[in-house]
Amino acid sequence: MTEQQGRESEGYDFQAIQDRWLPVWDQLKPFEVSEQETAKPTKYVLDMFPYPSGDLHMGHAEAFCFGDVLARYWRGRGYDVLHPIGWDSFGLPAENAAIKRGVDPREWTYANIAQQKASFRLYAPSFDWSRVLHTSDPEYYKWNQWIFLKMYEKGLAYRKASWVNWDPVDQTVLANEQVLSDGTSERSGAVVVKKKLTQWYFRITDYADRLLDDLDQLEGKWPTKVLNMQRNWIGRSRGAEVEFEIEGRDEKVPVFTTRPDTLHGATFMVVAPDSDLAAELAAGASSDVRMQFQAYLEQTQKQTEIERQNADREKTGVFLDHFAVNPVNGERIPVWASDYVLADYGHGAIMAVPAHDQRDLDFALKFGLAVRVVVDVLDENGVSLPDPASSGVATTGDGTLVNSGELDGLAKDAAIARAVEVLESRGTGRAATTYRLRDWLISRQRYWGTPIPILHAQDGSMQPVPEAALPVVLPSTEGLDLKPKGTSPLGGAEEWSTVIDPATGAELRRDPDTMDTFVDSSWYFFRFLSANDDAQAFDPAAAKKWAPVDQYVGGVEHAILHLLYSRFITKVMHDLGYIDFEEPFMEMLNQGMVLLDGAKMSKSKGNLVEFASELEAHGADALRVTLAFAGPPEDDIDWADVSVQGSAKFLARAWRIADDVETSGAAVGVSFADGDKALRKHTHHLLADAPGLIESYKFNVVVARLMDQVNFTRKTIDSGAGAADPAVRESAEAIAVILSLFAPYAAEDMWAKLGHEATVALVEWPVADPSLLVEDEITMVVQVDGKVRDRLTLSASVTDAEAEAAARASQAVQRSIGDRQVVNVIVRLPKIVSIATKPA
RNA sequence: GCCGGAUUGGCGGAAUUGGCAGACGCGGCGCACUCAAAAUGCGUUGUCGAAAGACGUGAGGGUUCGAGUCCCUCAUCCGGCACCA
Repeated sequence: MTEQQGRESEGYDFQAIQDRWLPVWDQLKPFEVSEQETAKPTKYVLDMFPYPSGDLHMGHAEAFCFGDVLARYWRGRGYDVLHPIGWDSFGLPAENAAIKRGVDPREWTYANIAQQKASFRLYAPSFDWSRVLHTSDPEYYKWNQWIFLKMYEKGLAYRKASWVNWDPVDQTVLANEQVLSDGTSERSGAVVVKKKLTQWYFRITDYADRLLDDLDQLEGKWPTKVLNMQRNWIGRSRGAEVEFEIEGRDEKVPVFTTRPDTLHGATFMVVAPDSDLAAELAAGASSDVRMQFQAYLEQTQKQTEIERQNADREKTGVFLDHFAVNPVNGERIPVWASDYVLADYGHGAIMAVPAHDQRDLDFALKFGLAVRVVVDVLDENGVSLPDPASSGVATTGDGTLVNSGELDGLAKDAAIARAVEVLESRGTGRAATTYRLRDWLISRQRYWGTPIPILHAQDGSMQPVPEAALPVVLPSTEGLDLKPKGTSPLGGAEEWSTVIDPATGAELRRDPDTMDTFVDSSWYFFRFLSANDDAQAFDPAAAKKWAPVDQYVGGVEHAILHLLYSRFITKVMHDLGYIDFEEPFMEMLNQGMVLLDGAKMSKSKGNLVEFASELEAHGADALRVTLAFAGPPEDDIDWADVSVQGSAKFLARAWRIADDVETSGAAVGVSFADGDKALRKHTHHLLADAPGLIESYKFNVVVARLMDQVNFTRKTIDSGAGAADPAVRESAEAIAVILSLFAPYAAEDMWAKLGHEATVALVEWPVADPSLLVEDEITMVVQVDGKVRDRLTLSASVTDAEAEAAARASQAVQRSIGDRQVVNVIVRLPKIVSIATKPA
């Protein structure tokens, strides 16, 4: 007898079980799905694909555990399940690591991918390994370029010069979404500065309304938090555009306001100092004003985002020596420049209504500008709030319009509507909507990304690379300086950059920038449908069969960027006619984080739970059960609060039941009908409840129910029925099938011990027998004045009257009623009889 | 400031959505097995109380025969947005 068999004969041995089944599964490839039509309905279950920075970590273990539970569940429920895996393998960490080690980013990237693949194999999520993709493969990024060209054709990809977010550490631009609210880069942590650069953008703002409105369809299917975040991010605000004349300027200046009702209270105008308008107005002013403005502009631009976003600081600004004309009352109002107005929101200029906007009031009080009340706002006692000019507090609530000509006497909402009508009839304004969302800046000045398929001529004109010439493959890093230096390393690849136009013989240069890696991940879920197809990005027929993704699983850290971009690209694909749906992810689960002692794990803090060592010590099954059992999947898991040993103990107990059946139990195929009734009921209640629990992500409860089932089965065996009872086999089979979602190895071994062929992962779930779900006895609670006084065991067929009589007959109930008078009796079978009393 | 979410034993959490609060597990305690320990198994474990019983789901109020669950007010924590006009 080998040493291993020796250990095994003592009982459950996770190592031996893993070693036994891994090769079998490798050979069976049970999770590969074909394109062929089958009669089965389909589910597409997807985890957010990993970035290959080193080996997998506990965060991956958690997310992929949950995704796999759902994928395996739907298979068990009779669906064809597409559950693919790939790698988000372009990006800065690879490039930075490569620079540090002096190697090609490819080496680092693909070595990490190989390691993660090996870890995944052991961890055993039920992936279809025939559809693997890596975004850094030319076979993949070719289609990034194809999407770019399609968007370029549609005018959805364009270049413009603008103030952009610049990361001085990574030496590249960032999208708005990649700048944290404290003004630092989400990647490098550096304080982001503003630079004026010509860059490529995707026109996501064209889709702002659809991206916002379609969130309603996802209500109840996506976490509320994510919907909320997306809505905040898009930030639609409705109001009006009002055109102001500026004296000495032909063109009118539009401003955006959400409060057109307060137009009569506009006593000055403010423009953003870094706007074109400010520069133009300053240029037309006295030299004194020009100098003041110049100094102010420089001061503004020196500020970091952090400083600028500090709302508490004193208002600053300069008078631009110009006057605007209020279109509703013809009043001359001064025009100022101040950094509290942003150049890239609305029109970069505002009408200031100091009485009813705190920012405008602060500015007016600082610079001695007029404050005029146009809305009479009352406090809770019906008394008018004090004049903001003296109180220093702007009144922003609802109220009655005053000092406002034709709007006088109207309430806020009516006044807004009327003001818009008046503006429209006079042609000086209209209803308008603005968004917080900006266009998506997609160019990056780095090497390890998708080359932008555009050629630049000497005269500055551009032409797209023809589709047939795709992919534009990244040049080798040989002789290329990848160090961040503010311009793209690709520009240094002379031979690669230079292209001769076959039509004209003219020398063209390739665009040197690469795409934001969020482009890669904004459509990878489509590529999985046709991962090996080199003729198209994806097959629309496959999309019809599998897409959209039925179940998406991933971290909430992608709640804005990745999900917003994916939704956008999906809508673009829809508009291009490739798909017939507009939302990519039907249901979403955001798993929490894995913490240690209440803190995020990190190598530098030394509080790390290593995935690899946990896997080695306890095995994949115990790890997965621990993660699933810890609590609701969306909550954080503190590794200090869980017990992997506890999970292993449970698995051993479950496994021993199958072991008992193997040695002394009922044979395969035995009729369960004669089995122990109580155990059978227990089993069928589990079978009946498990689907609803899984579908509502209550994995922890399902594991608890499995533990309960194991305990109950063990008690049944020990209390006389013995392992030979057919109900024990029935229970063991049900445990194996449901357990296979969480612990595929142990469940497979149980399944084999129960005399079945591999693999349990493809077994359809047994259906609960309704006749075993009905109780013939009920335990009814009797309450007197809301307090439980007795529990009665009654036949399930009792009538209300019988139940009431039984309740009144109870000694305990009579004692607690005492000499009080019964005023009301409520019977709710089969749960409760509630008796209300009052003093006699 | 605006928006959203949370708060249940020593700990993680459960409660069929208004009907027995604390399932299941961790930890603790006791017992069995053992020379002993580990492992395993069995029992026990909300608080106060010897018991009967009383109290108990962040705080206060309300609706209801009945509230962890619904409504109002408040506190604390977490998340998003924020000089966004």
